[in-house]
This record gives sequence, C-alpha cells and structure tokens, in this order.
Amino acid sequence: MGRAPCCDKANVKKGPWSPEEDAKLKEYIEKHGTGGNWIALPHKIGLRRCGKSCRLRWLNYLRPNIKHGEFSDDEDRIICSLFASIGSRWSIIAGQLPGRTDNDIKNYWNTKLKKKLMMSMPPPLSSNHKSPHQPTIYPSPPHNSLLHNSSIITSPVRANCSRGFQPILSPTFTTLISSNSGAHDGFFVGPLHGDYDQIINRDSKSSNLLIFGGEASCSSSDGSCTTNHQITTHGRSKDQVLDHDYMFPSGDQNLCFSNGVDEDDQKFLTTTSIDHGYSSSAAAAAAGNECFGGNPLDYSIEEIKQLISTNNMCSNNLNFFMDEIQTEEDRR
DNA sequence: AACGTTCACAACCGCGTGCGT
DNA sequence: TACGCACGCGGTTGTGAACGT
Repeated sequence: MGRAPCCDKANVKKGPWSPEEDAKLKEYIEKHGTGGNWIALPHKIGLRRCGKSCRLRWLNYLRPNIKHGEFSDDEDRIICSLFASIGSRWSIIAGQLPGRTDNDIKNYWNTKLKKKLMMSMPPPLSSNHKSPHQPTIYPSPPHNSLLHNSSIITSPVRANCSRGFQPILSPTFTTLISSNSGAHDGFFVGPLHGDYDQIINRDSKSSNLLIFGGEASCSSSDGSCTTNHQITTHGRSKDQVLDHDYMFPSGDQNLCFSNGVDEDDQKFLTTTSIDHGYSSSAAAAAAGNECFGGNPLDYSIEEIKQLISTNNMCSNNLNFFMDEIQTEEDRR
C-alpha cells in the first residue's frame, strides 16, 4: 500500500511558475503568513498548485532576502568545510549562509563547486610511468586552491630542521625538496609521536623509512589511536626498512613520492594505504599508478569528503606535530 | 541556420520525522 | 501507545538557455 498523495495530482498544475502565480502567493503570504498549513494554502489563494510546491516556491524564490547570483570565495570555503564535516546536509549548510537556500547550495555544489574543487587539485609533477629511481611528486594544493591553507603549507620538515633536529630525510627526498620549492612547501611528514626519538636518533640509514601521515589515517573513534602504524613495512621491523624511500603524507593531494617501487611494493603500498584509510586514488598513487589523471567528477562523495577533511586533518596534524616539537624542546 | 549536446537551475518526488489527536 | 497528517529534507528529474558542430 502506497503513501496517500498530499494533493489531487490530477488537478494541480506542475512545472514553472508564472509571474501571476508568484504574485498571488507572495501577496498572500506577506499579508497572512502561511497559516501553518501549506496543504491548505493554495486552496485559500485559488492556486492550482500542490502545497509542497507552494512551500518550495516561497522558500527558494519568493521569500524576502533571498540571495541570487555568484557565490563568493568565502561562501565556497564555508560550503567545502561544512560538507567535509557533515556531508550533504544542505539545510544545515544553508543555515550558515544567510540568503542562500539549501536547494541553491545543493545545485551549486553539484554543478560547479565540486568541479571547481576537483579541478583545483594539482596533477602530479612528473609522470607515474617512470623509471624505478625516478620519484613521482605530488605537490600541495596551489596557493589559489580552494584547499589551500597556509597552516598546512608550512613544512614540518623545514620546521624540524630549523629547530635543530636531525631531519628525517632520505638523500632522494632532500634532493627533491631542495630542487623543487613548490613540492617542498607541500610535503608533510606526519606526527611521529612515540617513535619520534627513535627516528631522530637513528643513523643516516633512517632515511630509508616508510612514513605515514598521522591522524588522518586513524580509525579510532575516540582519537586514542597510537601512531605505530605510521612507520611500518611489509614483514620487516621498522629498523629493517632499508630498501626504499616511501613517504606518505596525511592526504591524497600531498602524497609525496615513492621511489624504486617494485611489484611487491606496489601491492604492499596499495594494501597498506587502503588499510590506513587512504582512498583508492591515494593507494593507486602510492603504488605508482595514475592518481589525478582521471575525470575529477569520478571521485565519490566519500573521496571528496576525505579530500577536504584530510586537509583539515593535515592542519591538525601539523599543530600536533609542532606541539610535540615544542614539548620536546621544553623538556630539554 | 539547424541541430545536437551540455549546463544550470527550478521544481518534483518520496521518505523520515515530529507533532497532534 | 498508535496512528495519521503535514513538514522538511535530500536526491532526482525536467526544462530552457547556452554553446559547439
């Protein structure tokens, strides 16, 4: 048994509203309000419209102070950030944007903002079809990117160096960041909580580390996860990781490079990065496959959400990382 | 100029929820 | 407590304009 219709479908007009209908509805509501009953309202006015249709027309178009036209950059940012936090709760997002309706925002997201966001993601600086010793570099979002956040872009590696710690860098990585300032700004070494001392006290072989980002890959709901998984490798203890340099920063778009990846490593990297919460595109990039070369609209909602939220996570990670460094300095 | 395709926006539809009886 | 009704929301569809061939 189906749901009872809210109105007599046969006797209601559908499709675009005429100026006359708009005027009738607007005039009535401005004089009398909705009366708390949308279903009865069209009958009172003499409109052959469904009550729901009247409500929608009023809320999305006729209501005073409705803002039409281009969305500002600030509005873009608010939408992106809220979408990352709460998903497609358009009415809640609309609540934060005076004059905008949920329908407006939804349409804007689906037709423009999603594309704009995805297009702002940078392509890899070098091809993934590379020789084993030619790293693939994924830079940070450009400074005009929607995702750009200056607090992310400050490199913890650089901060680390400037504070007198031994940098956790492979020769390859050092070369990369010194020869490509754009990439330098974008690299992110996740917080190394717990293993930090061990890493900075390692000898030069510490360059051969597999480093994952921090909380972005944390699946613990109470945030109490450890970060041991951040330094790991396939079947070897972290002290035995000598063969390759892998760096996994905390977000897809910051995925740095993989160097000398063989077939086993590809499998491992793909599996591991998925296990640690990276999207399939990150995993693909980790394994040296195409990452941002496809149609940006092919990204799923979840991947887009992750993409946005990961940047926030990066920011959190960075703060956490900097706090760790400060604490360490204070302790000494 | 005509036609086909794409895009943007408005409107519709169905479901979940809350409230009154 | 159960039920019915209206509202609000989010996904989907329809339509006209813009653009490309």
